[in-house]
Amino acid sequence: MFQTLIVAVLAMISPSNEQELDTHQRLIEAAARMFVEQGFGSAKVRDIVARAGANIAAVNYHFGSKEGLYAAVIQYHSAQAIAELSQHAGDDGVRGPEACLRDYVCTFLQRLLTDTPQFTMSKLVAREMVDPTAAFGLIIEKFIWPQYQALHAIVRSIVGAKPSDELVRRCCLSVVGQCLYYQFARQVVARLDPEFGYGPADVERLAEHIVAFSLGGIHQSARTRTGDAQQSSCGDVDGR
Amino acid sequence: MFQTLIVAVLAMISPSNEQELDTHQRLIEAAARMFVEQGFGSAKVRDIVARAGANIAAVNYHFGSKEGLYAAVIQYHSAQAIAELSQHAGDDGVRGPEACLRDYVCTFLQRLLTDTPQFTMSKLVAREMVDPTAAFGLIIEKFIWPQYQALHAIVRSIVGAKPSDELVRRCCLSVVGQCLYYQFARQVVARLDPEFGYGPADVERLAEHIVAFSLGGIHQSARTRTGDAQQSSCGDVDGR
Amino acid sequence: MFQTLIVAVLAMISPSNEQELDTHQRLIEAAARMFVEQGFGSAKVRDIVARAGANIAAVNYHFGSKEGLYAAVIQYHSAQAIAELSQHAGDDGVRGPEACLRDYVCTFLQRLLTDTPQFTMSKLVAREMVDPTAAFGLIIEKFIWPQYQALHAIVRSIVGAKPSDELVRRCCLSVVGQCLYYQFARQVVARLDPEFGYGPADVERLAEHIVAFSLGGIHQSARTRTGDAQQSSCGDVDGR
Amino acid sequence: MFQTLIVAVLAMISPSNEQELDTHQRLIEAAARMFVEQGFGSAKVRDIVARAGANIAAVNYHFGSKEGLYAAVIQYHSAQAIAELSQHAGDDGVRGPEACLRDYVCTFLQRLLTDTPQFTMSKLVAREMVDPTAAFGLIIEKFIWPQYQALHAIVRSIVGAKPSDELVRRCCLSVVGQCLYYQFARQVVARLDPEFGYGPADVERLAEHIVAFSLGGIHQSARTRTGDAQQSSCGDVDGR
DNA sequence: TATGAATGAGCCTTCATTCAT
DNA sequence: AATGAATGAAGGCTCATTCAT
Repeated sequence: MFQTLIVAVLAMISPSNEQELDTHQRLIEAAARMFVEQGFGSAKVRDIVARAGANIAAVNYHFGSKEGLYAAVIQYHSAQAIAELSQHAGDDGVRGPEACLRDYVCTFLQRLLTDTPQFTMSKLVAREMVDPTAAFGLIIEKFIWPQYQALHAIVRSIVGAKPSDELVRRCCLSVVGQCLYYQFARQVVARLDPEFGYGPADVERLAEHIVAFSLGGIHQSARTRTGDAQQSSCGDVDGR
Repeated sequence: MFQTLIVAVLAMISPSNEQELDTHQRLIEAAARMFVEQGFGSAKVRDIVARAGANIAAVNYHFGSKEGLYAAVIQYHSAQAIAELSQHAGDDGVRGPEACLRDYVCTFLQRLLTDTPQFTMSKLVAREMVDPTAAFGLIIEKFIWPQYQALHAIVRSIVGAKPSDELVRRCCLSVVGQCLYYQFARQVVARLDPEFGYGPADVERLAEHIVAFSLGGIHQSARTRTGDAQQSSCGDVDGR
Repeated sequence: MFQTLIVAVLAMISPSNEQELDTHQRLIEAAARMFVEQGFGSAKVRDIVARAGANIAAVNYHFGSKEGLYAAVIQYHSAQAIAELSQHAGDDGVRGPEACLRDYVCTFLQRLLTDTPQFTMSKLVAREMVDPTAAFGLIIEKFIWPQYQALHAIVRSIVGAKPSDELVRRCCLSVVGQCLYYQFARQVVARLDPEFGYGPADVERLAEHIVAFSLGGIHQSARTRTGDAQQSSCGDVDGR
Repeated sequence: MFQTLIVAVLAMISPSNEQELDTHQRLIEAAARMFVEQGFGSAKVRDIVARAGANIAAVNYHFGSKEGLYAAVIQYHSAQAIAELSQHAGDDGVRGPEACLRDYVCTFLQRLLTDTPQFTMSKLVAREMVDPTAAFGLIIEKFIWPQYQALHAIVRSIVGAKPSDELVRRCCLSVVGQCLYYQFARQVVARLDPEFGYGPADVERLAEHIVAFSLGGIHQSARTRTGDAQQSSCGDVDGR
């Protein structure tokens, strides 16, 4: 009890001093790193507890099972990431929606590509996408959906009054698709575009590109939507 | 490697002996399904050989190890996918570059989202991205790079003469990012956009959107590039 | 041991402090139920303390170890059962020895088959028989031997003066064997004789049977004993 | 395959040479010993495989799990015991039913108290009685019921025409109760009757006693049954 | 005195791989 | 060439016990 309090206080004073965190928290952080690096299946409890300086039985004691630990990691980092985002969620009002989009993309990319709770979450989400676990529903509700909603509002403003929902959805996914690709396909980007080094300057220029590209894309999509379906030009593929 | 070749040659020479020789091929196909469904780590060789109707020792006998089998799967399906793509590599010439982009995106998305060798490969690539193996370099060289090059040429044509390489690269990745998101994040899309059902009609309309969005984006990016860096508006993040 | 005594004395001195002191007793009772239901090995101290509303460390604190708790349970319930028996130890005197036997069997069976301290003990004894612990000697001395002695006296009276010890011992064990079978082999009885439901009426009729059967058996044995060994008819087994 | 055959033949030639049995059989026999000695829960698969000279994974390979091995042990020894019994099941006809009872008890006791498959089974059954597993139903059907039926027929003959079923059942259970007590309560017998040493001569005299006692008991019970319920003399216990 | 977090030995099981045939 | 029984390292989890407070 008392010790816990002291530890908590120390954690506030010197949050870099991980040594002083309690076992519960140390396990979550060590596990987060391991799950990000190796995935749920490949991460070994023995390695996690070693990294956390805890006993092999600590995982079951604190979280019931390896899966329970995973869920705790998801919940903790999800909450952290959302809390962090909400600080910068202050949007429109005076600024126009395009400035909001610029802000959204810049923040999103910076968080996504540097070592923050959101970075951790995105890595875990990437793993969930190819190997979904029971925690996937939780992730979408608590982590993905709020972010998507914010973007949706911005895009809706840009497109203008009474947009068909589908158009907005398509544009939102086009925006996030561009961003996430740089996170998800880091290794591929490194080969296809060796000059992109994921440094702060790189990320800044990337954000500029995605904003410009997306604004152009959104406006073009809205225009196309107005003029309605030109000609379907995909139907002839594969011989049908 | 070498043995595989021998087997393939023998298969051509004596097709009557198919039953035995097919074990090799049956293993590759069964393994491809299992690796796509469960990933390399979670797929069990017992399940693979059961699905292939082969003996438990067949994997090590034919491929040396589970990893050898995985490499064989990558190589086989990569070759299949490339062969299939080259059939539709119909490029410019008479058509304008924008029509080529339309064709590229349509074909890419259709292959990506339906059960073809490329679909198999994309699933495996998605797994490689979060859990790279020794086969990843091979995949990029043989599977990803050729497709990227084709797109690069198209985008280069659209942007116009002497484009800075970076602009083209950025635009290419923006295009593929949009496409791959629908493959990679199927489960998320299903929740964020429940009306999108991955049916042929859905895919066709999606392709239309991505083409329009991307053309708008490319042109806007090119324009922005010309007028050059307006103001950097991301640098103040984290400091306000 | 010593500490237990102190606690008991304190309980008498300051009954207001019962809540805390009762932990000791609550543990014994919870443990008795668990040991009866699941056996020493399968019963978990976590479950026992949970059932007793005590702390996980309480077992080791009060009894030194799980085994210490088990010994305490044996001792406590053994004393309880013996105390209870001595109330009905009403023996011969005016009544004849056959009436005493009837009384003994009736009481024995009723205690054995209903939820009394003796019932608890018998269940534990059954477990000790297949998995003896260090407490087994104690059980025989304190719990089994007194009861056996009482029966021995009765049977000795029935058989008559100067019986060979062996005859009496044989008959005693024949009597208790019949009784204990219904306790020990409850599950088997339930299948071989589904009409026997272990209700009060069933037990009463069972007692009648065992008394009649045993009296017939004792008299016959005594007669046979007098006429001495007829012919040995078992020796040829395995060789025919 | 071939080796298995050779081993099987060798097993017939020199059944004492356990070394030559195949792993499957060696595991069953080693497991039987361990389960008899320590019970299902306390027996460790590591010890079993060590005793069988097999690998730790052999249990799961051959029997799926520890429980599967247990079931195999039950089935094997149950079949062995029944097969052995059926050789001596040749009963009545010329001999009277009382001679049959004598034969039954002699055989039963000898098998029960010496190291035969039935001995093994009885030990396991004793454990099942205090700690039933899923195999208990199997045991009753395959092992206990056949033996009970044989005794039932004999007792029915002794009691005479049209006996109430209950009387026969009661007498049967009185007979087996006497016998099983010596097996089940070995340790108690050793203390209450130290002169009984479980040697062949002891067993022979015990059989004589149980036969005489039981015949006297059965006849007395039948007589009592005819004269019907004398007076219920148990109802006054415990104050009702 | 009493707590509950922490410990570590040990258990059953899984699984890719090997070996004798 | 192909089989399948056998291997052994390693993994997650259980549980009685201990220790600092």
